[in-house]
Amino acid sequence: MTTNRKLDDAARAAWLYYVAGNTQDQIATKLGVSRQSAQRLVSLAVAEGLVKVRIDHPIANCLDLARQLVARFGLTYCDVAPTDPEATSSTIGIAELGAAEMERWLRRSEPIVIAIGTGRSLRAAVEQLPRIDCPQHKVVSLTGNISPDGSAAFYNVIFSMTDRITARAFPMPLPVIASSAEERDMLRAQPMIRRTVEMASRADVAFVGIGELDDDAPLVMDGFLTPGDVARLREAGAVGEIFGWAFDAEGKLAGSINERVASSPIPDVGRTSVIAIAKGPRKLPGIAAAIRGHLVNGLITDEATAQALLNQE
Amino acid sequence: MTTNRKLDDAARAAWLYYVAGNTQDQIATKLGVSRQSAQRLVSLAVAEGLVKVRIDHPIANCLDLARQLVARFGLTYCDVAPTDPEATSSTIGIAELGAAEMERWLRRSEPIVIAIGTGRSLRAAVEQLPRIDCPQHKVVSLTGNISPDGSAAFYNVIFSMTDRITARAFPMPLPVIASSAEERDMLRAQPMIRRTVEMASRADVAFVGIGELDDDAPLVMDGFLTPGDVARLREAGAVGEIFGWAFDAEGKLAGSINERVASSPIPDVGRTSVIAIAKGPRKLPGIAAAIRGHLVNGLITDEATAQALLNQE
DNA sequence: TAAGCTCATGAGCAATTACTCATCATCGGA
DNA sequence: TCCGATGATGAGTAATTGCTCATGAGCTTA
Repeated sequence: MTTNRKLDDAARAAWLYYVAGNTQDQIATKLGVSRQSAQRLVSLAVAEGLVKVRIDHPIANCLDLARQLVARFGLTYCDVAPTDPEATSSTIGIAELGAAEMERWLRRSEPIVIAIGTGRSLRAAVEQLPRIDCPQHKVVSLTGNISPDGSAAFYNVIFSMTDRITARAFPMPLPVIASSAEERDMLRAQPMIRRTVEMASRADVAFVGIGELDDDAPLVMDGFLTPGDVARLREAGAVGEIFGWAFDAEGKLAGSINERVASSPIPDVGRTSVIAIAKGPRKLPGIAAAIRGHLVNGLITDEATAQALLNQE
Repeated sequence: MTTNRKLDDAARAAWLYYVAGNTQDQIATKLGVSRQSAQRLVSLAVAEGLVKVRIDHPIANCLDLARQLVARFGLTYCDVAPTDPEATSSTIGIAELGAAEMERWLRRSEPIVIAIGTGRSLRAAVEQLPRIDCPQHKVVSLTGNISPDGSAAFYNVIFSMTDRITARAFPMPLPVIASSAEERDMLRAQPMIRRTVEMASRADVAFVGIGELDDDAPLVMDGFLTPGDVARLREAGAVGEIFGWAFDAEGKLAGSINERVASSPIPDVGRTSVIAIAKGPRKLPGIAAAIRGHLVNGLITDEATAQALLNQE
């Protein structure tokens, strides 16, 4: 509980600093601590993600790019974050927008089913979520959460999500990619898995990441594929993957690995809002293919990526 | 249009600053302006209200309510604890805050006089106090500590306080309410009592509880009043009491019982910080009256009560 | 065209914030 | 009990930010 007490003070200090506009000296006086401690409390609050800053202004260029993407690729939803050309984080900007969009869905009073894929951007977005009490909703994982070594896969985000929101959660106790097509079929046949897959197919909204197929692709990092597997996928024309499903430049599933993918199928954009969260030049081919092939009908990306998508062909 | 363009830049600068974490120097470089201009853009964005900061912690709402109460009722101090809807204790939260505020006063190096009233919340707050060595201060009781049966009144807290802190203590060897106005006057005339009352009137800070006037009011429980007395007080318009002094909805002393109250007068808020510690729906009318009538100028309560106070009228 | 006005700009400086380091207390395990 | 690890603290200092002021460009008006 000592941590709780500390976070309390941190939140208080952050409130006094950011909301009430006190200097850290004033905060120190009010809280009866030294100036340095006040500073530490404020930065603790920031580090813990207690402080959420939102810029309430649709930057014209971003809005414009989003509009163009919607028109050009028949999207139903698109949001574009400003690009910081030298930002070190690969998720900055899109994480905040992703969290905002998730929050809009979660705030709905009528019960909905939210499906969640995998990926670093998605994880970053979920970590930006505030606490929301929404027991009416269900959150269902689109993909397994078991690493080849038996541990929980790092980029599986459903547990991070249920840390913050009080919805019913349906994880998938599976690997992302099984060792063979037969094993995949056997796993899928389990009644509990079947029900989860079924529920995912009827989700109202799905948030997914898009993975590149480099040698340091997330699926390789997590140990599901070897660099050789990825090379064969590329030879088969694959340019990206969405929770394991590899697809080619037209957005058609490609490569024999797909026979071993144990994830739910990608929900149908006719029934579900499938929203991709991804940015960056390395993911560009995958993003382009996914929106061109209508694997997804929503996109959250950044200015540079949006511009690149529009410059293509 | 020029304003629009400017706001756009301001939003972008603010985004780079608050979300992406750039320094204003970096922003200046990226936007191709001078550092000073970058600073101006950021502060313009703030001034225009483009920047919304949210503290994602229960404490945030509390601080906000506290600020509203201060503004609405002209308080000099207010603190609001989070409400735990299923807490069984009637003092949880406010006890900790009360103790924290007491501690802030006690930690001062210059000698002060601290006056203490009565009540369960106050007792709970004192029990949260750490041991503090502060022989420079004086603690003076605002009210008697003798029950009608001659024992020490349970809710008198000055001894609990001096168990923990090494300050000079000035209790009041009196009942809270005398059996007649004459007896009250006689008791008050004793030189020692006179000095104590005099000291209390010059206290720097006073911590008081607010009692409700139900049939199980603390004054009834302690045997000072009969349920009939309380009913008559209510008929006279009284809605609450502070160490014996009953007052009506405007915060004016009300009811003939006040002629028999042997406690010190409630210190003047012009000279003393009079801080009430109270929460709960049953005490709500009393709290509202006390702050509206400026019997107190400080309040420690919980979220639910704070909200209810603000919702009134 | 010149005077007067507004407003943007950058220099310089003061205030504020962030970081580093040395010290000290606390705590769990040998 | 001692020891090392961990974490909290305050001093000192570097980095960053906010403010003021003088300058000058651009624009309006006499």
